[in-house]
Amino acid sequence: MARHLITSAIPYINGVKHLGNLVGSQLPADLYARYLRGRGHEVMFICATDEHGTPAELAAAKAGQPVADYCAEMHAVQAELGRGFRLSFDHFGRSSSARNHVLTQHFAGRLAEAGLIAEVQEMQVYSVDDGRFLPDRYIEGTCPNCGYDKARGDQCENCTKQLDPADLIDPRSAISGSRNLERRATTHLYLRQSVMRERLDAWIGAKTDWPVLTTSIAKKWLHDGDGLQDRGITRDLDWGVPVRKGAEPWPGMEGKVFYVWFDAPIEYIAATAEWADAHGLPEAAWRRWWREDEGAGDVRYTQFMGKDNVPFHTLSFPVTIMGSGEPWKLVDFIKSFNYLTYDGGQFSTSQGRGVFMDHALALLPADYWRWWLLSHAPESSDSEFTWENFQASVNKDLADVLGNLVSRVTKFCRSKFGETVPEGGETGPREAALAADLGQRIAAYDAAMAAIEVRKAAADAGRDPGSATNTSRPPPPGRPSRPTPRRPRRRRASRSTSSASMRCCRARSSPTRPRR
RNA sequence: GGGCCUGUAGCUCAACGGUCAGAGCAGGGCGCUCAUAACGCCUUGGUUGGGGGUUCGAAUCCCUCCGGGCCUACCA
Repeated sequence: MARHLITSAIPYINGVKHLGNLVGSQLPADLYARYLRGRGHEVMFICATDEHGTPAELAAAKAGQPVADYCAEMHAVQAELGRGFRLSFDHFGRSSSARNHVLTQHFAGRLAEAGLIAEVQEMQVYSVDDGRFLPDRYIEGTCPNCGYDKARGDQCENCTKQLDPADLIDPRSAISGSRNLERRATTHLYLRQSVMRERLDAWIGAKTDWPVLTTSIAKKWLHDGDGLQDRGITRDLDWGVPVRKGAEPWPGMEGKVFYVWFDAPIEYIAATAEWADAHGLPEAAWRRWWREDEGAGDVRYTQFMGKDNVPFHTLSFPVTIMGSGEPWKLVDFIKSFNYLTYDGGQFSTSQGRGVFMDHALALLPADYWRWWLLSHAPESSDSEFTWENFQASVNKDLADVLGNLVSRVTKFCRSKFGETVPEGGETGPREAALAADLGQRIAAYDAAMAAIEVRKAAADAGRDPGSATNTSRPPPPGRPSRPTPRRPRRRRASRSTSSASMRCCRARSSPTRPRR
C-alpha cells in the first residue's frame, strides 16, 4: 500500500487530439493509475488542458470567439472525450484556473528571490497590423538558401536550414500576410537554468532506471554546445498568467504574461488544488500530495509524456521546483513515448491527418482503441497505425480469443448446470497446472506493470487463457483416459477453474479495457 | 551540420555478451465441437540492413557505409 501521484502531459487546447497524443500520455497514465488502484494503492491521477500561448489565441480568433470562451468550450470537449475513452482522472483541470495563476506567480516570486530570474531586453519582430509580437515561426518569407517562398522564421521546411527571421527575404506575418513588420525592443524574464546545470546533471545522472528516451534527451540539452541555456519565461500576449512577483506587481513587466511552458507544468500542482476545491476539501488535502513537509514524503510521483515534452519536464520544471527553495515534490519517474505514425507519415492536427479522438469514438467503442493503442504503444521507437493492423488485432485478440472464451464458458455452463454457477469440485493435476500457469502469468504481468512496460503488460494481460481452454477440453485423442475428465464432478472443477481463469483474465485486462 | 533512437520471419515485436535467434498474427497440415466462418495441436519461413573488427563466443560491443525516425531551445 503506497501513495502514487500520476500526471499526464496536459493536452493543448486548440482542437481535438489525435490517437498519437492519446497513446503518448493520457492513455498509458490511465493504465498505470487503474492498475495501481486495482492493487489497493492510493492514487491521485491528474490531467488538464494547456490553454495559453499564441496558437490558442489564433484558434480563438479563427473561431470568431473571445479566447476565454473558446478555451472553456474546448476544455469541455476534451473532458467529454476523456470520459468517452474512460480516462480515470481524479481531476481534469485547466491551466487558466485561478489556482494556477496564484501558484505560477508564487513560483516566479520565489525564483526571483533566489536570484534565478534575469531581466533581458531584446529585439523582436512586431506585426503592426496584427497588433502582436510574432514568434519566429509565425513569420513567413523566402528562404535565402533554397528560394522556397513559404519558409518559416525559425527554419525552412523545404531545405531544413535553420534561419533567423532577419534572414528571410520579403518577410511577412504568417497570420495575416501583412508586410508591415518592425523590430521592437521588449523586456523578458529568463529562467537562469544554466546556474542549475550541475545539480540537474547529477540528478538526471542518478536516474539509471529511467527510459533511455527520457535521459538521452535531457543529457543532450545539458551538454550540447555551451550546455544548458537560460530560457525566456514571459511573452507579450494578452491571454495567460499575468507576470507578478508572488502577490506583488513586477515593475517593467506590465501587460506581459508567463510563457505557457512555465505555467503548464505548475498546473499539475494547481489541478490537484482544483480537485480539492471541487470536493470542498481543505488545503491540506492537496498539499499532502505535493509538499514533502506536509505529508508527501511517501508519495511516488510518475509523469507520462510524449518525447517532445521531455526537455520541459527534465529541466525547466525541475529548475522551477528545486529553485523555489521550498519542499515541493519532485518527479520520481518520467515515462516518455515516441510517436505513433499514420500510414507512413505523422499524425497532424493542423492538417487533419490521422484518426482523432472524436472520430474514433464515433466509429467503435473505446475499449477497441484502448486495446490496440496500449498493445502497440510506441515505447522503443515510433510505431505505425494502420487500419488493417487495427482490424486484425481487435478481431483476433478481443473477439476471437477473449470473446469466444467467455461465450463458450458461459454457454457450456448453462447447458450443463442451468442458471447457477456450480461450486468447485475436486481439483486434479490439470487444475493445479492451470493455477501454476496463471500464477506465472500474473507475476510476469505485475513485473511489466511495475516497470511501466506498456506493450509487455498488454501482451501479458491479453494472452489467453489458452490454458483455461485446455483445461476444459477433453483429453487429447492419442491418450484415451476417458472416464475421469468426463465425470460431472471433474467438470465442475474445470468449470470453476475456467471461470477463475476468466476472472483472472478480466482482472489483468481491466486497466487496459475497463469495460470488461 | 550536431545529437539521440531505430533496422531481427510476409506483418507487429521479443531476445539487454552465453544452450539449435523466439512469440503473436498471416500461410500450410491435422484435430476438436462445450465456443463466435470459433478453438486446439503440429508446421513452413530468418546470411539479425551491408561490410570490417574485438571476443572462446556477437542480433547484442567497436568502426564504417546504407535506410527510417525524432530533437536541435520563440509551436506547444
